This record gives sequence, C-alpha cells and structure tokens, in this order.
Amino acid sequence: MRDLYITNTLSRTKEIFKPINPGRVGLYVCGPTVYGDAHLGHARPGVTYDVLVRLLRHLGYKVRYVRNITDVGHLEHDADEGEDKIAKKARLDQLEPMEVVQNYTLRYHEAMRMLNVAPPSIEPRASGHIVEQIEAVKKILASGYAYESNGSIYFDVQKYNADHHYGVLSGRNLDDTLEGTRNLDGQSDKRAPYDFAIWKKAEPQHIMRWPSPWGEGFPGWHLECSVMGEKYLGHEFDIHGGGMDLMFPHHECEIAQNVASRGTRGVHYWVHSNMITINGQKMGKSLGNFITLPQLFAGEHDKLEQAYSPMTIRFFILQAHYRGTLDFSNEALQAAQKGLRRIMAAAKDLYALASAAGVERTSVGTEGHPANQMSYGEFITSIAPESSAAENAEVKAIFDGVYDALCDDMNTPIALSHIFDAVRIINTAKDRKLVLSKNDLATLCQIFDDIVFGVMGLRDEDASEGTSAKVIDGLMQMVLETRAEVREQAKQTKDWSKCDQIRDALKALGITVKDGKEGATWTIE
RNA sequence: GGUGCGUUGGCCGAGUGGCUAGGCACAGGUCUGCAAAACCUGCUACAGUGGUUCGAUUCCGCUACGCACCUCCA
Repeated sequence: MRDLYITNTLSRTKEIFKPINPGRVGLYVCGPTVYGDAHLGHARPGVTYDVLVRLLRHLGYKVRYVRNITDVGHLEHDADEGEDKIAKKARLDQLEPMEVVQNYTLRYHEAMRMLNVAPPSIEPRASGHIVEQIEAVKKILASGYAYESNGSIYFDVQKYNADHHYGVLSGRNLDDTLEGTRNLDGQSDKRAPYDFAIWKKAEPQHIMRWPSPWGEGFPGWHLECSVMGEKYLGHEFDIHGGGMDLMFPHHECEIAQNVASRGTRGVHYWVHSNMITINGQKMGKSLGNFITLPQLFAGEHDKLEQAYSPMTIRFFILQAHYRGTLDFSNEALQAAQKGLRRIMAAAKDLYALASAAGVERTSVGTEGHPANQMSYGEFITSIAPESSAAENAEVKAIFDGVYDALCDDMNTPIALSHIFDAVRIINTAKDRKLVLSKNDLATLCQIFDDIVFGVMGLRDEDASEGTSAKVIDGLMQMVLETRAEVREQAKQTKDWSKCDQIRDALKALGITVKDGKEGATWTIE
C-alpha cells in the first residue's frame, strides 16, 4: 500500500499516516448545525473529507466515516450564555425544534448529494446520544475536572491545565487565552471565563431539555463530538477533521474532555480544512456574507453573475489545496467551469479512443462515470501495438505524478495539473497527431476512472442519462448522418447554406455541433 | 492586546535553494468551407528591505499590508 502523508495539526507538520489497526481507518468529521442552509463554506470540508475518504478507500483501507449532525446544544453568541441556535430558529418560524432539524438535515443531504459527496458510514445526532453524554459528564466530574454550579456542569480548565496542557492543538497557553477573553458581568455561574459548559441547566422557557442527575438540562456543544466519536470509533481513533475555525475552542475542548473522561487525547491525526473567503474575508454566518449552496446552484444571489453547477463548485475547491484559504469570485468560478468542461470533454474522447482500440476498462464501477454519450463518427485512430517509448514515459509520469500528489497531503491542485497534461495528450491523439498504445490508453482510462471520477469525485453533468437520453442519442445520430450527406454535397457545390442551417437550428435547441476530422460531435447544454 | 498564518504574473492558484505547476484570460500561428474545438508559440511573477549562500521567490531578520482565532461559525 502506498504511503500517505497528511498534515497533523497537533504537530503542525506533514506526517506519514499510520493507522491504529492495519488496513482500517476511523474518521470523524464535525458536521453541520442544522438551523439553516449549507453555504459555500460548508462545501469545503464536505468535499475535502470526501476526497480523503475516497482516497483512503482507493488505497485499500476500510474506512468508517462518522459525520455528526448537531441538533442540540449549540448556542449563539457566547458559548454558554446565548440561546440555542435550533431553538431560536424554531421559535422564529413557530416550529418544533425537530422540524427545523429535519428540514435542514434533508436540505444538507441534498446539497451534499449534488456535490457528489458520499454519505458517511454513520451520521449520529447529538440529541440521540443524551444518555451517553450524561455518562461522560459523570466521568468528567469523577475525574475532578468539572464542577457543578447552579444546575450546570462546567469544565474546570485551570485545574485541567495544571495537570495537562490546555492548548496542545491550537498552540496557545492559558495565560494568553485569558488576556483576550472579555470579562463576564457577574451573571455567569462559571468560575472562570474560559471554563465551558458540558451540561447546561435548562431555563423554564427552554424547549429542548432532558432529565439528568443535576436537574433538567441539555448537553454542551463540545461534548457531543467527544462522546459520539468514542462510541462509534473507540477510545482512540485515527483521524478527526473539521473546519479550521473549529480548532479553538471546539476541538481543544474535545481533547480536554477526552483526557478527563477516558484518559487519552483520543485522536491521532487532527486535520483542518481552511476557510473560503469572499473579498478576502472569511465567509461566515455571523458576518452575513455567505452564499448558500442552493443559491449558488440557482444563481440567485446579488453577488452571483450566473449559476454555478455543483461540479463547478467541487472542481473550484479541488483546484486549491485544502489547507489554504480560497477566495470566491465570479471570475474564479467561471475559470473553474471552463477547466472542468475541458476535462470532461477529454474523458469522453478518451473512452471513445480506448473503446475503438479494444481497451478493456478494468476499474469501471467506482461511480460517477460519464454516460458514454458518443458522438457521431468513429475514431478509427490507428493503434500501434507498441508506441514510441517517449509517449509511454509521459503517460506513466502522469500516472505517478497524480498518485504522488494525492498521497502528499492530498495535493489535489498538483494532481489536477497532471490531469490537464493527460487532457492535452488525449486531444493530440484525437487529432491523430499522436499515436497512443493500448497500454497508454488503458493507463489513461485508469487515471480517469480511478482518480478523476473515483477519488476526486467529479462527474459529467452534461451527460444525459436514462431512456430519453438513448432516444436523443439515436436521433442525433440520424440527424448528423443526414447532415453529413448534405455536407458531402456542399463540398462539391460550395453551397453551405443547408448545412449551416441544420447546425443553427440545433444550436437554437441548445445543442452545439462541432465538425471534426472524424465527423461531427455534439454536446447538449 | 495575545497567538498564528499569509502577501506569487490580468484573475484563480501550486511549488521549489539553482532546471522556476496548472487552469482561466490575452496575443500570434496551425488546422478548418465557416463556426467551434483542439494543438503550437508568446506573456517568467514571486510585497519591500537587510542578511546567510557560489546562487533565494524558496532559509533568517526587520518593515508594510492583509487575514484567522482568542464569542457562535465549516
């Protein structure tokens, strides 16, 4: 199995990935708090960890991927003083909190499905693990790192920090943290401002509440991930991912809770995906500068010049490394859209070339293959039994380059740069200016099947599917065959009007015809 | 105020102590009845400033600007 390197936030360095159990990976990723539509920012970790999971699986690991849904305990403004986000939304919309949760969970699933993000193995909800969370609170109390205050339980950060280091992940020390923390106005039940709630007493008007040894209340936000991670992945597991903004305090608190409740930090590799910015500023709910995914897909937002397809978004994200910020702009999205189309067009041509050469694709079946909407005209490209050594070398170099890049901290932009080299080679071969051997074609198919469609999870959105697609294919073939005859005549008579007329008429229907050497090809918008 | 990160060509974005991705845009060319596509060529950038070095965009220092976290945020 190929070595995979990944940047571990704990060490701030790229480390070789060694799973706890050979051949198996436990992965936990912080999912959304479902009180609103997912925005472009949510697409980033969605796609990033999807690629990680696909890559691990492709490399041969069995992966258990847990991604939670936060449906209780996440408070606004101040982690311990604000109103529950879900409850607030429910109050404003006059709905049951669980109606809000259900609605936005479904909408989140739909957005992820459109982005071709594979669903997690387990998708636990905080509200479904109240019992486990109460048990964890008891353990933390027993360890001495928490105290009860007026019906709520708080984590005693100072005491914990004396024995362990509160700040191992975010790289800060408690004194520094203290400096920037604003003072509380004596209203708080907390002993210190940096203490955080692991169980919160429910005020009389609070809707979501559960009985506990300390009275009716609800769990603190940070606790759910500790508890659900342990329940489904064990005391210690391999990878924990999330957005960079969750590093502190959320993930830091998680580590502290793990140590306090089960005596281990729990996670071997912490992975963080960076933010998407807009005009250089973080896109976020609190800043109000976000564009939701449904808005992006529909083009309905005053910052959008057009609609952007889910795959355009996915490709846009893939073109940047996950640890860097990525700036949104219409120009950048449009560039992504065009680049993606070029790759997809090359994929179709590659499969046609390979098919003509009798290449059997071994790895078909991953998912998301473009329907082979084939063009009129056969690719009768002559296939040499063995091509020049130089070409073989380049194809091989692309293959190696792609794997090297992906295994080097998931460097998707570099991998894509190699893919574009492949695109160029395919196009050249299509123009008959280059002869690819059967082996070369097989290798290229493997790259597209396994990597472009498999690991990167791209798919051809233009490819039509189903029975109507078959009908269209057949009709188009008839139309273009007829036009080809007209065209042959036109070559003699120099009267191209009929020929162009057909093409214009098709264009009006959204079908673009391109006259190539081997005949005409078409694409539908 | 504390902590950390960044500043790359028209735009987006990689990367490296010397050979200096890729996409998009732009210009020229080839092909083509035209169109489109494709291919070829061109565009050589690393904020400023000192230092280390035979050599720095890449290492170190300083300056400027920007960003993130320290409240909820993917």
